[in-house]
Amino acid sequence: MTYTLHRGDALTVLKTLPAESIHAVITDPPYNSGGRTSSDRTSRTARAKYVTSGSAHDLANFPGENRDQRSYRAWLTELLTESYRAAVEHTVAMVFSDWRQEPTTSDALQMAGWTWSGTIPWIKPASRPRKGGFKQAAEFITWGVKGTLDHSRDLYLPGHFIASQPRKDRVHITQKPVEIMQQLVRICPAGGTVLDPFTGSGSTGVAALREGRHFVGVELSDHYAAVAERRLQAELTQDDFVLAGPEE
Amino acid sequence: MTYTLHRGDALTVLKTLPAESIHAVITDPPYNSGGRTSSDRTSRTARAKYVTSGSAHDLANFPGENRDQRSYRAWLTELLTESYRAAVEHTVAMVFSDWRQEPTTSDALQMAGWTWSGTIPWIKPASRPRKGGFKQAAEFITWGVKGTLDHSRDLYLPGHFIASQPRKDRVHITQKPVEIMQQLVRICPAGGTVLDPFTGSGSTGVAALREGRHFVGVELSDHYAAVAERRLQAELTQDDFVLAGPEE
DNA sequence: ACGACCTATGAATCCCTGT
DNA sequence: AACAGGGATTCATAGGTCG
Repeated sequence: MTYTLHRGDALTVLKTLPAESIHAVITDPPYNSGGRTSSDRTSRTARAKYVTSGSAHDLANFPGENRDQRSYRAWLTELLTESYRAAVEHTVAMVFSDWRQEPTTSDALQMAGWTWSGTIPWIKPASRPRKGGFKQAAEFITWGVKGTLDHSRDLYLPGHFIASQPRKDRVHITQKPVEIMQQLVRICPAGGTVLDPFTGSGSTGVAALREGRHFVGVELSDHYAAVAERRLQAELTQDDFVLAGPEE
Repeated sequence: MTYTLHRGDALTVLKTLPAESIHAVITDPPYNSGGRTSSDRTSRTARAKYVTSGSAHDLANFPGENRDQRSYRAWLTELLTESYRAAVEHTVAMVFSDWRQEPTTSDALQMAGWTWSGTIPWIKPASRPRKGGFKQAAEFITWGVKGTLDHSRDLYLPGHFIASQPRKDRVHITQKPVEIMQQLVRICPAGGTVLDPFTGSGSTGVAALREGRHFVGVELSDHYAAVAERRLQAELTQDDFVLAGPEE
């Protein structure tokens, strides 16, 4: 398996990808949520919003969290349009969002040409309680297809996930559990290429390599690009080790 | 506990409800103005089903179907507006939808004046697998508040539900598990009144009575109004029985 | 190996204060 | 008055420690 990690702006890099080169898009854009008013959204960094005050993480901040609702949708639409262009027929795109951004996400997905085919909840059991109401315990994976699903594949994937965010060895604020990502990348045909325009710490890529898919990623931040590079490289090395050994 | 069951059109009846008479709204509207069965829903063209109101597809090639989606939103907005009028401050409204209608539902909720506060997934584990993709295993409960949540209540409710649809004794196509409804009605202060403008077979009412809340329901169909009446009446009788007996 | 116990934390939310 | 920023609050769960 191989991977390519581009350092730069997602939209700029996507425009350079050749058509028909991608077989699945799996990504987690900056949500741009975190407040009812635009000032709520713009006044804080992602890190301040998403990390408990007073906790002692050593996680770097990440950019891209200062758009208002309309420009967020326009921006996401353009990203998904470029991804669509680079994708082959039957490609599935999966986009993470929180409850606030789910309607915007499904709008953008459809505006970019994808056929919206479902929304998958990811339940996080260890979430904060909320006094006087229902707690917020889920994120959502909005997915769609370029054209139609490939019904010839003998593939049956789950309709929901239940998993906690990684806690130890966590390197990114919004890092996804690799066990979930491994389920998701199976939507890509074996040997195909998975695209993640917001690579972050690279969990999508790690999952893709583990499941025998190639990976193309884009990451803006130097810090996280280096982290992802390290994780992806380690994955390849470990693969070799596993292949060489008799057990596991 | 008491209940009132109106037989008639939801919007017409809602307009007659006095202001400040409702302390929670919990309902499951018909997902399309037309049919309730999945065959009714799937008989529409694929393209039309996947279009979100407010998206760019409003301009696309199916004006008739789009108008249908748009008028659904307008109709739901009016219902939620009348419910809002009848509700006291701090009232919570909860509306069931499937993944296709969730964006429209949250639009309508907000257009009616409610502050959208979250979307709760209800996972149905026993759902049919889908060849070549992810199965559709969830419905969504979109909820909002009139004003702000009452933070003085010592109440912490779950952020997701996992339950299969009732199988035996099922009297309605989209009947909800009473154990879920019992959790939901707890958002209503004890002794308050729960409103369900689409009573169906009356599960919301049954749950309300069991949890010590009053119930006001509306149902258009004679058949289901009779079913609901029977179930609600049985609930009160059983309550009496329970109260009279020494054990549970 | 395993259970009982303990501690830290969460893509949060609300409210108060200072500008 | 509106907005930016900081601090307190809440409990189920994960993960470690200690017998």
